[in-house]
Amino acid sequence: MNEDAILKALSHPMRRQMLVWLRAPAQHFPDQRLPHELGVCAGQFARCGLPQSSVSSHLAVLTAAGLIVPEKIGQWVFYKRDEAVIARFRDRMAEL
Amino acid sequence: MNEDAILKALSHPMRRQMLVWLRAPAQHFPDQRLPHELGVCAGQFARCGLPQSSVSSHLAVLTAAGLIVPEKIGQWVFYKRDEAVIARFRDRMAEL
DNA sequence: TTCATATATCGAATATTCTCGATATACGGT
DNA sequence: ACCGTATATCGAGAATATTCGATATATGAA
Repeated sequence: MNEDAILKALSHPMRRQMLVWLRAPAQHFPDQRLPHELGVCAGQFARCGLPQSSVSSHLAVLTAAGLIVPEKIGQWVFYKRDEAVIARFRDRMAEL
Repeated sequence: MNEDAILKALSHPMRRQMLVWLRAPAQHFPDQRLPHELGVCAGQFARCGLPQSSVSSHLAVLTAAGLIVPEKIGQWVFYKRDEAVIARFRDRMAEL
């Protein structure tokens, strides 16, 4: 668990928004055809209005911090929160 | 409580270090003459090795985020954690 | 293989943050 | 008033982050 990478990832509002959206995929990504149990398809984040390359970059930062986990399925990449990492980070914040 | 300012403030390792030091002033600043109940004198942070202007700048960022509170006493400025703000921030992190 | 779609990476411009010396301001003591 | 100490602010350079168009890579379908 890289505390520094996590806090830097969280220091951008859009990345926090993405994490919050991923808490309730069915609620925030009703357009997604494939089951939300797989995670949220990268393309779904187009809803935030940023160009595709920016979305991909933000997802990469969240992934590098370990906050989300990508899973490649066919031509898509599905992202899920890593609740274990997030929980450990919260515990660490208690020491601040 | 400005979540954005807080996370940006916490995204720098030295500022997190300072916050942790402020949790136990007597333990981390044994050199301070005046009572630790007043808080920690700005000059005490020279122990981190950064030049005075950098220390002052970091303290200003933490203050602007509301994480610490300055109190001017004579020619000195004493800093204390604002535990209420920090607690509210932790609660907010639970929603991430 | 060729085409269309999904995602990642590159590269350059811009913006933000960090650092640190120099200087300014504020206060107390003499 | 002057001097010394404590802290803040300024300003410029360096480092890092963000943005976004263009391009590359990967996959599936025809």
